[in-house]
Amino acid sequence: MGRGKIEIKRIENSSNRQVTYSKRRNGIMKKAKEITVLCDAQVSLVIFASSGKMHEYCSPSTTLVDILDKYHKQSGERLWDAKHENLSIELDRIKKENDSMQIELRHLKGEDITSLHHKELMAIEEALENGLGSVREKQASLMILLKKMLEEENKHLNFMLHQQEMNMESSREMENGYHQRVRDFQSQMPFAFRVQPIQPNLQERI
Amino acid sequence: MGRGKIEIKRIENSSNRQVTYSKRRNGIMKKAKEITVLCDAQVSLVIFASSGKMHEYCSPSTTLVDILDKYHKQSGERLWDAKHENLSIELDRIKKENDSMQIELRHLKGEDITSLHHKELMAIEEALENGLGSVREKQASLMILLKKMLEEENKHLNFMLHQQEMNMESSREMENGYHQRVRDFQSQMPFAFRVQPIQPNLQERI
DNA sequence: AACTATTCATAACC
DNA sequence: TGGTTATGAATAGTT
Repeated sequence: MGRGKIEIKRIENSSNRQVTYSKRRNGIMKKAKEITVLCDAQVSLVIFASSGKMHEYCSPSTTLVDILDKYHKQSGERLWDAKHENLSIELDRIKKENDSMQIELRHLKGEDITSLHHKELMAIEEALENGLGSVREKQASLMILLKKMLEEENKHLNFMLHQQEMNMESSREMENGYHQRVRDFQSQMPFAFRVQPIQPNLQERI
Repeated sequence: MGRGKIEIKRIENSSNRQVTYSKRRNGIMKKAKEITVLCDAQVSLVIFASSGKMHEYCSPSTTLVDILDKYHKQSGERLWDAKHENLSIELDRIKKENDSMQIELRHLKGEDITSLHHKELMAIEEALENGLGSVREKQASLMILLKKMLEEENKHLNFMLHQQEMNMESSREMENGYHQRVRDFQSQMPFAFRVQPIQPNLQERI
C-alpha cells in the first residue's frame, strides 16, 4: 500500500526507516484503538524504536499493570519477581483460609448444610451447644452483676433519701446550720456511699 | 476499508464483533511483525478479547519481560511497585476480613465474649439458636430418611427370608426343580424387591 | 472460510 | 517532520 510494493525486510536507509517507523507506528496505534472500541478488547501495545524511544498504547479502563496481570495468569510465565510471587502465595493462602472460615460460619448459622454427613452435623451441633452454653452463662453472670449493682444503688439511694428527710426536718428547726451540716456529713460518709457510679463500665455494657 | 465505511464504535452484533475481532487482530499482529522487521523496532502486543481469550506478539530476540523492564526504566512509572502495592492493599483487606470472621467464629463458639455488651450477646445467642434449629431439623430429617430406609430393607429381607423358607420346604419335596424355580421367581419379582441398595448415597452420609 | 467491492494505510515524493 | 497522491492492503458485507 503505497506508491510501490515493498518487501518486508529491514529498511536500510536510516531516514526512510525513521519515517516509515513513525507512520506505521501511528497506523498500529490507530488500529489498536479501533479494535478496542469495535470489539471491546483490551490491548496493551508497547513499541521501542531502534533509537530507544518508546511509545505505548493501553486500552482505556485498564492499565498496563492490569493487562500484564491477566497475561501473567494466562501464560503461566513468571513475569513478577520473587517478592510478588511471595505476596501472591500469601494472598492465595489467606484467601483459602477466608473461604474455609466463611464455610464454617455458614454452617454454624445453619446455612449450606444440606450436603453434610451425620458426623459433621453432630460436630456442628455440639459446637453450637457449647457456644450457646457459654453465651448464656455470660448473660446470666452479667444479669447477676446488674442486679447486685442496682440493689446496691437502691440501698444507697434509700439511705440518701432518709438522710435528706432528716435534714429537711432539722432545717425547719434551724435554717442557718444546713450547709455546714451537709458538708460535715459528706466528709464523714464512707467512700462506698458517695454518689458515684459503681462498676462504671458495666453500665455501658448492659 | 471494506464494502462500506463503518463507524468506530462497539459492534453490537456479537458474532459480527467476533469475526471483526479475529480479522483485525490478525491485521494488527501482521503490522506489528512488519514494523519490527522494517524498522527494527521492538514491539510487545497483548490483546484480550472480550471473551477473555488472550493473544500476544512479542518481537523476536526479546521477551515481554525485557520490554517491560525497558518500559519500566523509560516511563519512570513505578510499574512493579504499583503492582506490589496493589497486592499489599489486597492482602491487608483480606487479612482484616479474616480477622473479623475469626472474631465472629470465636464469639459463636463462646470464646472471647467477656467484653461483649448485652445487645451483642443477645445477637450471638439468637444466631446460635437459629443455627442449632437448622442443624437439628436437618438431623431429624436425615434420621427419618434412615429409618424409612432401614424399615424398607427390613421388609425386603423378611420377604426374602420367607421365600427362602418356602423354597427350602419345597426342595425337600422335590429336589430337582429348585434352581429353575428360583430363576423364575427372580425374573417375576418387581424391581424394587431385588437386593439393591436403596438410597445409596445416604449410607455414606450417616 | 472464501470472495470482492470498498475504504484505508502508506511508500514515494515534495 | 508535515502534506499529497498513487497504489497496495485490509477488511465489511456477502455467499
